Amino acid sequence: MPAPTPGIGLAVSTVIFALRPNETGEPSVWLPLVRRIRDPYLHRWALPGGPVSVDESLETSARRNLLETTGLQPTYLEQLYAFGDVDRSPTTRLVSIVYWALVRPEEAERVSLGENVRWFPADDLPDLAFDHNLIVEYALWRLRTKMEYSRIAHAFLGEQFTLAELRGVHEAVLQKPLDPANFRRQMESSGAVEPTGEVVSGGRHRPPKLYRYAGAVELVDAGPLTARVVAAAAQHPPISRDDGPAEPRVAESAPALQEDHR
Amino acid sequence: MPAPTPGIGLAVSTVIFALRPNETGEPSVWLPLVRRIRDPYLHRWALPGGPVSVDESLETSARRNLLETTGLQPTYLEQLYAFGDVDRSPTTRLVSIVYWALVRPEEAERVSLGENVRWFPADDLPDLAFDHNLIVEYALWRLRTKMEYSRIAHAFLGEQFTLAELRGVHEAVLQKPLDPANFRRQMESSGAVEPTGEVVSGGRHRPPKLYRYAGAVELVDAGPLTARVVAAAAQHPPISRDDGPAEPRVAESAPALQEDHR
DNA sequence: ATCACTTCGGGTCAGAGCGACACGAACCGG
DNA sequence: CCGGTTCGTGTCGCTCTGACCCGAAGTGAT
Repeated sequence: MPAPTPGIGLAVSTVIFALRPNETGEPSVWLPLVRRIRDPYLHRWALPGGPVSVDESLETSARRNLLETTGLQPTYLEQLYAFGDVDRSPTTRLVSIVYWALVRPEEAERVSLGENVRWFPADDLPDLAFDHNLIVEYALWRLRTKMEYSRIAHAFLGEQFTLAELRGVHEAVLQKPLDPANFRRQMESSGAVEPTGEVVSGGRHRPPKLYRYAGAVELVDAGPLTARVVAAAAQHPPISRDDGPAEPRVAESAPALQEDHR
Repeated sequence: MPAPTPGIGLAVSTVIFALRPNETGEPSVWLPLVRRIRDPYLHRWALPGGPVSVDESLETSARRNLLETTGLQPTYLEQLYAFGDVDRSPTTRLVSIVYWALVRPEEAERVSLGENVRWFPADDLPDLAFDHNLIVEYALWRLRTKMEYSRIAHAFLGEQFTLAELRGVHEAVLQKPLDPANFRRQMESSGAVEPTGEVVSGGRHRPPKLYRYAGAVELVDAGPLTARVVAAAAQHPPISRDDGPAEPRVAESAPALQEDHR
């Protein structure tokens, strides 16, 4: 339709969420930021991102950039919003397509930390570059809203999980305690999860059953775009790196993992 | 962050919805399309849109372009999604920020119809340019989804309206009949509407009360972006053109308007 | 072995919300 | 004054949900 627009930079940024224990040991929402090494906003913390190249789609660009800057491969990735106010960058005109992503705790700990990449608690951020504070705020709102009507919580967990772990994710994101009995009832009646038959022993209490997500139920109802999302997810399976130790999951090794979660 | 990206066109398009009577006289969802006068997709029907200039925000660009191509000033305008697949345009690489809009029936009828602008029923479209069929499908899904949990219906109506008119909007969008009594109960208990005190006489039945939207309740909960949306709406008040005849609204003249709606 | 302690998992109960439906109220036209 | 229409109020039953209870099933200490 238009000739290539001159003078407007097109970038993709991503808000990445993961659950990590805060100072009191309880899990809460964190996100990685990168320090800017260029003007504008030199040395300020900012969302990971970069320009879109001509031969990659927006989502592909987000994935590639995420891998390059933080080493992360998210289990969930969705477009958030396009930010394009004229004055959002003090120098050049900049339009950013922003995505938001969820990663698992194991994956999160692999982030190559350094002077220029660091985790921050989502609700206590410094002054970020551009309008990134607003963007994070909006992404957090979307995360919390979506947590209540869809099934994104599992993107924070592994293949199998106990209902207590799943409830822990909800509690961490929504920042309020949930009744275990009622939570169980809802999950079971929704048909979203199914028991695997295995249990986790080792805790000093009755061993809980392990569950998995029932594939029949859609992860998220994104409407007509769902087909594209699902197809894209198939191309990028939820983490299956061949480096690093496999995560021991069942029986005696489970308690250690629970420590990570709570 | 990035230098201006070369080789990628940046455009804004808008899916505009209005309620118009279909062949059986009942109101249904329509949208205006424009015929392309350039390659690619020469002569195909497409969403109104155009390039973003460096000195206007995305939303401003959408509003300006809408006015230029169709003459419409929507009462509701919200960003839908950014489409940026590599192959969505056969010639140049094209990223489109798509908005969706709602306009009132009176406003809709002002669209300067011609060989190159025409209304189409939303669920019976021809083959459109680019991926615009998918885009419209997604916009329709958003419209229907959002109708159920927010208050966008009023964007299809004037300042005052009867509950039957409001229910008519919901029925047209959701394509299913709603129980008048239950619909009334919901609207009243939600506190979203309040009676103006006036009634509409002239119908051969009990005269219905007129309502307006209670300003206290947010139009839509868009989260942290709401403030920006509200501010933008204040700059673009919901239609107050000084040309054209004022719409007679109350008492004896109301029945004629009802004809438009049902 | 038994007990204290923990979480798991199944159950009850009351209140809110909603769909379905009934019926008087109010107006018009004949 | 009567039939026809929609408006507006009320009722009933079902479902969902939040709050709470308690036995079940483990571990660790005595």
